[in-house]
Amino acid sequence: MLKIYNTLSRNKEIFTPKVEGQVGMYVCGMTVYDYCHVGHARVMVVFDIVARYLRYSGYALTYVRNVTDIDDKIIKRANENGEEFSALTERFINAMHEDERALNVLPPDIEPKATDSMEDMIAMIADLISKDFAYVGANGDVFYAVDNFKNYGALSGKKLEDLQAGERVDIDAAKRNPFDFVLWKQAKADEPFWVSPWGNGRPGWHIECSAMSKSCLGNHFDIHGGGMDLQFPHHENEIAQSEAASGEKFVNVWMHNGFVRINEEKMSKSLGNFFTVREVLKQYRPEVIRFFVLSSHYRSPLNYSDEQLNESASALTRLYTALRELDIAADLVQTTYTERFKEAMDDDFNTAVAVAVLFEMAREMNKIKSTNSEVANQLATELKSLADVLGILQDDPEVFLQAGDVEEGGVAEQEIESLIEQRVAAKTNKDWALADKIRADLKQQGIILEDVATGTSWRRES
RNA sequence: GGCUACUUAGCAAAUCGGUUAUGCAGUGGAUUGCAAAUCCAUCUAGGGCGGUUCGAUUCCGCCAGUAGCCUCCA
Repeated sequence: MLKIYNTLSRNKEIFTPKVEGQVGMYVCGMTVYDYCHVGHARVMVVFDIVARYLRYSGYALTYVRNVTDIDDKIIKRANENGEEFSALTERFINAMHEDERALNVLPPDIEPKATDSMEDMIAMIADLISKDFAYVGANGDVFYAVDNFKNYGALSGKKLEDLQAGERVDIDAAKRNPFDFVLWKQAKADEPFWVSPWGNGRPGWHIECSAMSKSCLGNHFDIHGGGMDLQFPHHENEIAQSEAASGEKFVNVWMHNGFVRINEEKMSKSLGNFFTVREVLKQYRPEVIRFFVLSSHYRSPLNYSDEQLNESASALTRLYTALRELDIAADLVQTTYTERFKEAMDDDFNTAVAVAVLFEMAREMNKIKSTNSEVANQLATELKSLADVLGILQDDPEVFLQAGDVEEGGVAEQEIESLIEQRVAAKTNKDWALADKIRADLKQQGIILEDVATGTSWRRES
C-alpha cells in the first residue's frame, strides 16, 4: 500500500488515485535560460523514480512536466545575447533533454511549453476576471486578488497578515494587495508579446502551470510535484488560480523534493554556487549522479561534494561487481527481497532503504556465487529488475567497471589485455617480480587487476 | 519578526518504543604466491535538559544549533 507525504496535510497519506488504477501527475519543470544544474537533476531523477515506481505498481500514469519558455529572465538573457528568445529557449531545451537522457531519466508523457498554451492562459485569466478573482490594475497589468480566495496560504502554512507585506516585496501602487500577483503583464517596447483582451503582453509565471495542468490533466488531478522552493508562492498561487477558476479541488497530493546543498547552503542560480549537470558529467559518470540522488530520501537535503560522489561511485562498483559473471537470462523469481524493496518504496519512496535491500542481495550473491550459480543467477535477475525501478544497474557489469576516458590518458583495452597475458605467463613461470610489476604499473594508471577463479579480470578505478 | 523542517557512530544515510540497517572508511581473520575482489567477525551512534513509560534514539515539552520559505528559484 503506497503512502505519500502530502505537503498540504503535512502527513504521509495512503495514496488513492482519483480514478482507480490511473494517475495524473504534474511536475513543474525548468525555466530554460541556462543549463540544468545538479538541483534540477534532482527533480528530474526524483520524479522519474516516482513515475517508474507508480508504473511498476501497476498504475496507468500520465506524467506531465512543463517547460517555462517565456519569462523575464529569458527575455533578459536573450537580449544580452542579442538573439531571439525562442532561439535561446530551443537551445536550452535541447540541452536539458541531453542531460535528461544522460541521467537515464525517462521523458514525461507530455511536455507542454508555455508559449504553446497562450490561449488556455488567456481563457483562464478571463474566467478569473469574470468571477472577480482578478482585476486590471492601474498600469494595465492583470492581477490576481488574493484577498478574494479564502484558502490562500493553506499549502505553505502562511497567513496573509504574517507575510509582512513590503518588507521584501516592493509595494506596487497598481496592486490592491501587495501579495496580488501578476497574471498578464503588458509588453514593453522590444519585448516579445501575445495579443490579449488586456493588450499585448505575456503571462505571469504562475498562470502558466495552472493552464497547462488543466489542459493536460483536467481541473482536478492526483499528484503535483516540484522543488520545495516552489511551495510558496508558486504552488500556492496555482491553487488560488485553479480552484477559483474551476470551483473544484485542484490537486490531491503535493510532493516537494529537498534541495541540493553545497557547504550546507542551497545550490541555486542566484547564489551562484551551482554545478551544471554537464560540468559534473565530465568528472563522474551519469549513473553515479543518479545513485547520489537516490542515496538519501527525496525530501531530505542532499549535500553535494566530491567525497559523496566518490562514495556513490564505490557503492555502484560494489553492486556491479556482484553482478559480474552472473547470467540475467534466468526467469524472474521474486523473493522476500522484492517484498522488502516494495515496502521501502511504498513508504513515501524511501530509496535509501530500497538501495540497502539491493546491497543485501549483492552480499548474498557474492556468498553463493561459486557454490550455487543457479540461485545466484536468479538473485542477479531479481536485483536487476528492482534496480530498473530506480533506473540504475542496467549496464553490462564489465562495461561499467571498465569504462573510462581513454582519450584523457587512460590505457587502451588492447594494451591492458596484452599486459594481462604477459602477466599470466610470468605467473606460470613463477616470476612474481615481473607479475607484480605489471600489476603495479597498471595500478599507477588506474587499472586494477583481480585474479579470480576463471583468470584475471580488470576494472578501472572508480 | 512570522512560518516550516532538521540534529543518528570517522563520513554518508535509514528504520524503529525493548531485537545486526545499509554503504564507504578502520581493525582482526579466512582466501590469495603477494595483492585485489569476496566472505566472516568487530570498534565507533542518536545535540542538551526535563517529562510520559517497566523501558526512549524513537512519544511530549523546553533550550541550543543548522537549513529553508516569507522576492526569481527545482
